[in-house]
Amino acid sequence: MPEQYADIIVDISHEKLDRPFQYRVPAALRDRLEPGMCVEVPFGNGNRRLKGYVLRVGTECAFDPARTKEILQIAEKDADATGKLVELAAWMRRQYGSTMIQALKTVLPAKRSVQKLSHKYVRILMNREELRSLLGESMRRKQTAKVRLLTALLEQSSEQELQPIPYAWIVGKLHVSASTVNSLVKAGAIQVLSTEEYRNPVRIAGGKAPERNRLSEDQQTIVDTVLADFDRGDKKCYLLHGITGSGKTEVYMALIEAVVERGYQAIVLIPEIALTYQTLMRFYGRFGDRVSVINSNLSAGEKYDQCERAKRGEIDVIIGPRSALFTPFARIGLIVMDEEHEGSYKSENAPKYHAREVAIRLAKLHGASVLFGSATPSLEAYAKAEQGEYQLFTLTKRLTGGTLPHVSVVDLRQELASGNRSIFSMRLQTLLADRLQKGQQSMLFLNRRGYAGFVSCRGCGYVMKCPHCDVSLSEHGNGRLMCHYCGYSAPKPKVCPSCGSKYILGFRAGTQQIEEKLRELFPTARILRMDRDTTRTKDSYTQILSAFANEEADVLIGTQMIVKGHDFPKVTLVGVLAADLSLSAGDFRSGERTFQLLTQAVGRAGRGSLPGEAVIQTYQPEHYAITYAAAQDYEGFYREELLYRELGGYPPAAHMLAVQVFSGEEQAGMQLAGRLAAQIDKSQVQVLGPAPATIGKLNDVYRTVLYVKSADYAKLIQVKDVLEAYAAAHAEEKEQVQFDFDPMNCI
DNA sequence: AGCACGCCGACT
DNA sequence: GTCGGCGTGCTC
Repeated sequence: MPEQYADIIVDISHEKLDRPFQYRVPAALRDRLEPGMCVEVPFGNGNRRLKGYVLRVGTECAFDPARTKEILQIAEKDADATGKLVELAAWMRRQYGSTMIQALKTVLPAKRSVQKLSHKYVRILMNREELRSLLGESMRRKQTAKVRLLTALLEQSSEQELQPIPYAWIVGKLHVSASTVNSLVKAGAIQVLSTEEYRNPVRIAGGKAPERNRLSEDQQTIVDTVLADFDRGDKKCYLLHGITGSGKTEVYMALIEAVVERGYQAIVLIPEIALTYQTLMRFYGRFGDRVSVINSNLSAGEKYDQCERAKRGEIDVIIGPRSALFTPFARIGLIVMDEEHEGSYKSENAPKYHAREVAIRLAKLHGASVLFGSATPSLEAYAKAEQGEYQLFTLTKRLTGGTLPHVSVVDLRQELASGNRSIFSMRLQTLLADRLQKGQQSMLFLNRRGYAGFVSCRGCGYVMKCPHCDVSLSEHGNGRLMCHYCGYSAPKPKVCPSCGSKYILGFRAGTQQIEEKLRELFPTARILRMDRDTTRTKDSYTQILSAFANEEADVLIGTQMIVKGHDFPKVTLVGVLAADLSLSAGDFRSGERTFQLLTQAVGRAGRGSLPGEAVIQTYQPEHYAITYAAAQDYEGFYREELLYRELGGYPPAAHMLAVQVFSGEEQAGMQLAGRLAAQIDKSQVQVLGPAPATIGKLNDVYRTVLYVKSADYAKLIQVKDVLEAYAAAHAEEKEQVQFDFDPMNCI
């Protein structure tokens, strides 16, 4: 029987040791060791006993086998935050497919060595006299390193205020090693300590009284129910389905406050884009400096600070995107996930986890409750609520008492037939003119997501679709149309198969063009545009939004960015210029995304006292995503969409696993994908492909994809395990295999 | 991070 | 010689 070896990470906290070490697996532990397990190993010359985590178990040994040591025993994972996070990482590795290192790197806070050292400071304990005598002695003994350090210390202490000296400065600039510093510590001259002060990413506009709106009866019922469960020790998952403006945030805050009062911590997840200054200030107003934020604008050092503060128990509430789940809290009581349906909760890098599932897992580890909230819940979440896995709450009234806007759907085919070739329908033009005349604001929303490649008929709006997959085909340079699910390919038709028109084109329109056309139509209107071009600089995003909020413009034109978060009470008209664009994105979630975007866009109108109105322009006015969005009927949409998912075997009716192969060579990648497909037991699951991914080549890396479907998630995990092992043994150096369970967009 | 090793000047 | 400070490099 061959010897077994395990890759073990001993101390993640130190950069020098942040790499695997190989140990022999003793006979007693043979085949019992799993990645993520905690073990005790002898380390270093003195063979000190250290705790380490198993990354991988195998039979080969890259290190000199004669010099490997043996694992001592399996150890208990620490019950602290780090121990739980490692356990979470092990679960994520298995659930989503990745190496243990990748999983640990996602879960454990990045320890930036430079930043870390700057937290350690040296304080002088002796007065100048004592220091000088010590310096004299060192000079006599020609202890040059000590002389350098003591001279610097004397200089420091001569200054007015006694500033602590950064440890990094001593080691770096002064060329004094740790052993020298330690000897001075032993002599009682100095003390090494870490700062208590941390960078706070947002300054609190001090002394504001905590704002606390009275909860409505509906809100209070939800809070009471959740708290009653919590106090009974019944930690559950809840889904709060509340229409736009129904006061979900108030519910979150009341619950967080109650949980914090009971001595627990809370995590609030928000989609990155929705983290507005307004939302933040509401949390600061309520929780003061016991709340902290993580977002992508924070430097590595600031992120590290937040983790340290969390570990020390200095904060109770953290707000941030999906990675905020990994805040090292010791006692999590509640995890809130706002805008639960948002795609940004799914990670793009291995392990490609969904924060919704990880939140539930983490809550289990801590014994915490989970609250999902959305105006348009994902099908996954709503289905779970229907099955009773989550408890469902609904909020159907707007807090302001305002009503939902009146929505009209405009058929762009008819507009074209009646001679209107403009981007704006007659109805939208009339309403825009009316709002401009009344001095009210309007928003124009261009749904651009996934427009690339989708091919439709200008005459009738017919979209070219795959005969096998019911997803739209996309155009390739060679004049062929292709399905990225199954690999079906056909030449681009000369005439529309539906109406015979010759105008078959990819749809293209940018926000810039819309702005130009609007200026032609309404030369006096004050127009703001928000898209990737106008939001290049760091705070141009906020600038544009606040300019619009201050009524410095009449119309705001934008992409998805403008439909999230912000409240503009003076907006009474919302126009969606081409609702179809996201419908034809070419994957099974396009209907859902369209419904969500339209519902949110429409919900922007009439949030103040004035009633709102919305216009949806489309080539497919009869499409259920559009009709249900216009009717603001979530339930109706859910029922119909679920039917399609059941028919196609898509989540949540079934589960699917995308196996992505990355390779430097097109042929090699396709061949590996083929061999992977051959490994799968097709009596257990359904296999589609392999086919080139939507983006078939990126940075000179070819991407091939394989879809595996099954109603049973566990079967997909089995497939993943088989393929993972196969890839580890057979894939070439430059080839990479990644797994994506229940993918958000099929790339 | 901790620890040993080896270099080098100082001193019984 | 040998003692002790000090930098360097390794840890499976």
